[in-house]
Amino acid sequence: MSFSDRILAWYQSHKRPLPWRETKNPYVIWLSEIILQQTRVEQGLPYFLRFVEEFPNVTNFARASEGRILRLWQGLGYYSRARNMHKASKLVLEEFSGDFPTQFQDLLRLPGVGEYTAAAISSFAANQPHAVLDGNVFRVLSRYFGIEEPINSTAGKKIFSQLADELLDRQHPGEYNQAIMDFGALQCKPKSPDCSVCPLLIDCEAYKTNRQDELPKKLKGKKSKDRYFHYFLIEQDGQVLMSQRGEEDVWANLYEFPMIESAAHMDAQEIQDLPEFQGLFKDAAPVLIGDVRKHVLSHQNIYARFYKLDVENVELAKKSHWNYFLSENLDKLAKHKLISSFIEHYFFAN
DNA sequence: AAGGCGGGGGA
DNA sequence: TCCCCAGCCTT
Repeated sequence: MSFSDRILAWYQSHKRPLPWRETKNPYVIWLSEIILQQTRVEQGLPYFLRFVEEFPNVTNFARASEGRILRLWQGLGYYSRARNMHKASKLVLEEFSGDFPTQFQDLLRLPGVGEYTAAAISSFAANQPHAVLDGNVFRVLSRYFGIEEPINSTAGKKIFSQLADELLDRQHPGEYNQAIMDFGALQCKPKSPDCSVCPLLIDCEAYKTNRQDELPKKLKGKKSKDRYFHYFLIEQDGQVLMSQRGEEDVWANLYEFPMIESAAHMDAQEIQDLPEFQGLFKDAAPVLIGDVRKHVLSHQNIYARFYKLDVENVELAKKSHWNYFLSENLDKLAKHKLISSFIEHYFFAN
């Protein structure tokens, strides 16, 4: 029995029932694949259901505002995925007459669609022979063949890509791609896989040499940086002053309170003494609300403090990305987790 | 080739 | 704590 036959056989009895497996609609598959990038199935599933409900086809999606799409995406992270999807949907309308592509090379033209996603959509929607290579596949191949080359090195990517392509079942590319990813997610798990019930055990190089916990190898990234955010809650006539973040940096285009960032911890008095603060709020005095909140991202630790600020008529002209919103309308804005959880806590705590 | 980009869950 | 998750884009 070949490698692919065993994977497929395992899949027949362990396949997860997932909604995006019920369709060949490339648009729906695209939605699921973008949502699932670097995201667990359990975390992405409710978002997928909401997006399909809200935007049944690519035309609906393209006609929505970016703000509405980001709001639906709120809490899922990696927000460039949502912004790229909006661009991609417009490109599908303009370049493909609204007919969502299923060919690998066409798919690669869409912003946010790389090698993995193009292989997934083309094989699932049109049975095109392109092997997927995601975290699951890297792990399965690394262990089964005992490959020590780091999966995130240039050489590693080449080796695994070629191997994945050789192993692809060209009679059933879509089914095989689904199968090997489910196998990685459920059987050949990252931590403590139960090898005793694995159908590939007798030929698995990692099992033979007891290296399941060492493979796959991966080059380590840099350490996280610390950042200190100071947010100012400014309310006036039932309205709240909000600021939209720029295109650069984390949380691009999302809403938050006006803020100042510092390189190290500062207390309320030190904040007030900053020329930047006085330029914005003159002699107003920030009053701390609650404790510091540590918000951990994969590449940075953000220490956030919230202050209440009594200022009248902040000169909005100074900051074009500042605007007042009625507090009952804050819910309509796309906000990052730090802000949405603060608002939930502060405005709606009972 | 390396770094940036979220948030959550498991060990 | 650290690692990983149906990765992609920019420099």
